Amino acid sequence: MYSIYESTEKSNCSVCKDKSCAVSVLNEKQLGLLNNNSREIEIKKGEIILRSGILNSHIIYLKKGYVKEFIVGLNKKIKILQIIKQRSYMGLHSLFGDKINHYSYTALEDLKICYIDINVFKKLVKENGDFAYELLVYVCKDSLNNFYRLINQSQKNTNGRFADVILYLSENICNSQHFELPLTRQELSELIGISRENTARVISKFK
Amino acid sequence: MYSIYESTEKSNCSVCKDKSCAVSVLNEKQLGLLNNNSREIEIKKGEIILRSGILNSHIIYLKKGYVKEFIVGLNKKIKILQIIKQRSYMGLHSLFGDKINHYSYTALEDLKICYIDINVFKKLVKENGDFAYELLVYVCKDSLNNFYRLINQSQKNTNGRFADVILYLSENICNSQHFELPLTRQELSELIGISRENTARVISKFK
DNA sequence: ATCTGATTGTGATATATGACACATTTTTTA
DNA sequence: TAAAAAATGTGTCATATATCACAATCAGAT
Repeated sequence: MYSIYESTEKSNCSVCKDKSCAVSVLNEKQLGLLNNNSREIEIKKGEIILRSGILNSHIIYLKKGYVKEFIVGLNKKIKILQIIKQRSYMGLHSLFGDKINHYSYTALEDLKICYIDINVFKKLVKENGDFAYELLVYVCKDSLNNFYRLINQSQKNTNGRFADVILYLSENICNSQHFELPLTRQELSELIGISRENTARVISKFK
Repeated sequence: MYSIYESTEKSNCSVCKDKSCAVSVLNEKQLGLLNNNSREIEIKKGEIILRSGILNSHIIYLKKGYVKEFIVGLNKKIKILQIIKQRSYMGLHSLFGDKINHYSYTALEDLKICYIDINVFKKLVKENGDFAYELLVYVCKDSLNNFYRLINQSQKNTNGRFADVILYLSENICNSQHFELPLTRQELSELIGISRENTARVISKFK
């Protein structure tokens, strides 16, 4: 009767090498609570992890891989807000800021993620100020970074925006000058905020 | 020898009618600590309250009045991120997300504000999880709202953006269908993200 | 009250960029 | 391997909007 659970590789938060900064400040008892209320899952490239508009039920921690955070705007036009890399949370802003989730998340490659029950997460915030502090740091950094990029986009032309995104991917996401991200030209244009055709033109110009 | 302190009207956080949601969950001892490390000040219309780029030393709580949050971008082009109304914090994102302050704040009218020492603020976060939780809610709501507006702006044309901003001011800031904000056309255009001339054109068209 | 400077409105113009159409290349499927 | 589908590149064109120039209006100071 335990076969279902045994078939899933049960992770252990206490010994996890990929803990977030916030989870690192939890004590053993709190880690145990987290462990009993989270589950590690593997996701295939292209799968939607979390959809905007649904009620918040779980917070998702990205243990390994790249994810795109996006919204579907007017005329079903997609705007990619950011590329999320390993050791990041998905849906934190929505968890604390609203009842429903605001952004959608899709796997850019095969992933390892952890689903965490939101009530346990909130309980930990309220009983451990250091944990809450680290989360505050996390969401504020996330906000500042994304705002910075969005505002830059609103003030630059095609070339500048393209260059900014390349720099962003190189320095903030891949941490390498030579990188390869599983992004189509279409997705790149949705991240830059220009048309697909113009993305192609800028690329051929830069080469 | 107490004349300096006596000359300033010393506020009392415990009995303050304009407490933030976060401060409302502090206990008497914590309110006392806050009280001893904050100071209420009056600001005249047009004054700069806080400048981007400087080291964070105080968090500022807006007790009364309207403030514009902005950054000076490329070619000294100003982008107004949002209009801040009473019972809001200034610089929270920067406090937790970085060492330096990211946005500038100017009084749109005569204000009452409270300067709060950042170390005391951080201490309260760490020792009171409920306080931290309320701050998380605050910064996340702020992020979601501002992102929503910025992304909308990036996907709409002049008319739509103008209409959005009018709605935003009416519903979110003034909470009234007939409102008058001390915003110049120039500032309105910096909030909408279009040129001053086009703002004038849209206004005459709508009338 | 009058002058001066700031703010605002309006017309003409240049241009960056989206949109369309279609060619080419790459990837997936059978 | 061939065929189909998806992704990408390129040329042309329409248009929304920034910019400039200047007129008109408003506000503050003397």
